[in-house]
Amino acid sequence: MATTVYLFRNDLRLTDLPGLAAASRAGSVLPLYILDDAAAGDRAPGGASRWWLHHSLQALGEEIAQAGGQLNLLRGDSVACLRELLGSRDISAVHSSRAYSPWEVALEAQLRDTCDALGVTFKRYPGALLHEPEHIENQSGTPFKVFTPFWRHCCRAEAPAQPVPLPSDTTWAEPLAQGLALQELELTPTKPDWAAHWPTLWTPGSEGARNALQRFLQDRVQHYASGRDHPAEEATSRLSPHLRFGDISPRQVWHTARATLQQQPALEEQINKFLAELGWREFSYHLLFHFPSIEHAPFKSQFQDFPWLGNKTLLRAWQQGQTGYPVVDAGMRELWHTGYMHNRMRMVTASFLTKHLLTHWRTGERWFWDTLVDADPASNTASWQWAAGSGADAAPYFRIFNPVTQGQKFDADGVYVRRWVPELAALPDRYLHRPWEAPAAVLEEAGVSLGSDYPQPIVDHREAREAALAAYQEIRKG
DNA sequence: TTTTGAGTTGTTCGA
DNA sequence: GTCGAACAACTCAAA
Repeated sequence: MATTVYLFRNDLRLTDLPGLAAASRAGSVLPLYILDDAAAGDRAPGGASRWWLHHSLQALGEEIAQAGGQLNLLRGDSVACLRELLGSRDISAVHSSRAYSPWEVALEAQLRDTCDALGVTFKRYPGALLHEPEHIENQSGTPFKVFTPFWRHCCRAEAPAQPVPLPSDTTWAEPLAQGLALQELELTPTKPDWAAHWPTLWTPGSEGARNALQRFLQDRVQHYASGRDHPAEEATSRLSPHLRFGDISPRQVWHTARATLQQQPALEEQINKFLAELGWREFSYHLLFHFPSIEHAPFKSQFQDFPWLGNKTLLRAWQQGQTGYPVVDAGMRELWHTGYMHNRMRMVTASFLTKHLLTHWRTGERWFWDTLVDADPASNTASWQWAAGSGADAAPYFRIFNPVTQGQKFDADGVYVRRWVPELAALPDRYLHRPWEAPAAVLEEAGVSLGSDYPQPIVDHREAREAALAAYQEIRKG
């Protein structure tokens, strides 16, 4: 019987994998995941993502075990691992889902060459997108650079393929003798185990993903369009880490959401808004695929010469949630404690780092890369550039978020700030987002001593804003 | 080819 | 407190 290797990448699930279904139809399947940090370079998953990856692999392994097979794990150079495997077993083909970031594209070419040289078929199937990047282009035949026409075009294009199930009669190949135990990938933290409480927050894996989607579509979606902007509300899907590792595919999400819309037409505005967020993920991947340099270089080239400052003390205050601006600190602490930050807060904290602290967006991008469970090579890059003003379809640079106004608008009753900055919990709403303006008596009543219990603002908003606008003037002259 | 309309998410100022 | 205009000018996408 012919054996096909199914090489898992960012698709840690069993349904909606056309390459796996095809492998199953062709004979027995050898499911394989290779952790290859060297090939990924500085895009190897960060600490928080590794935690997710561990648990997602665990869930995938259990699913495969339930179906009678065993997930094989290897660690090291993908090409060497694959070459050894193809040399030691009778393998007719290698199947995989496509991946789109620069290092994954490069590695895929090497894997294909390796297979070709050994006379083994390498077959790649559509990956974690609704539409392949080559299929979406404007009338000039070039990639879109503005979101709205991009997404309009996607919505008019042929609908994404229906998810395919794994055939129930799948047979699994004999496991590899050299396969590793999950623990041997060393993906989870030990000393200290900062993620000890994360299983209460997250359920990685495809079952967790399906449950999150159901929970969202049954309840949260009803006030998604406005609720999604309020970090204290539970109005978002929290699907991002599941999508990052492919616990669920965007096609599954898209079709499930469309089915809900068919049953409940009144939800049109909410569901379309939700699908547009999938669209932003899609847009980020299209940008990264067509303009791979945006990983490191500004999309708008004039930002090459932007006079970033890069003050280490200010950066540390931002990372630790000690800037003296309550919403900023709440966001950064949520990130540190949960591996996640609400989208509105991501915008506020990214704006603060790049504009108030004049720190390079790459510095913030690296921090998010290490601390987010959903750190995604496309979304993280494109969104940081968007916030910094250097990205595609970015906010105009002069739009500088006022952290006080943002707090008053999106956390008016202070539930979010009080949750993450408990030392300010007793302050009245009126001063919660600007404690430095509270009268001494109010601070004393709330038990807050500014400068010891909670920092004074590390920069003055008005001064920082003017400095940012002045810095922007410098690159406009050139 | 030229023209035209439009572009995720905001802030500040002055009436 | 609320409202509208200005911010600064640019590039994209489509007609």
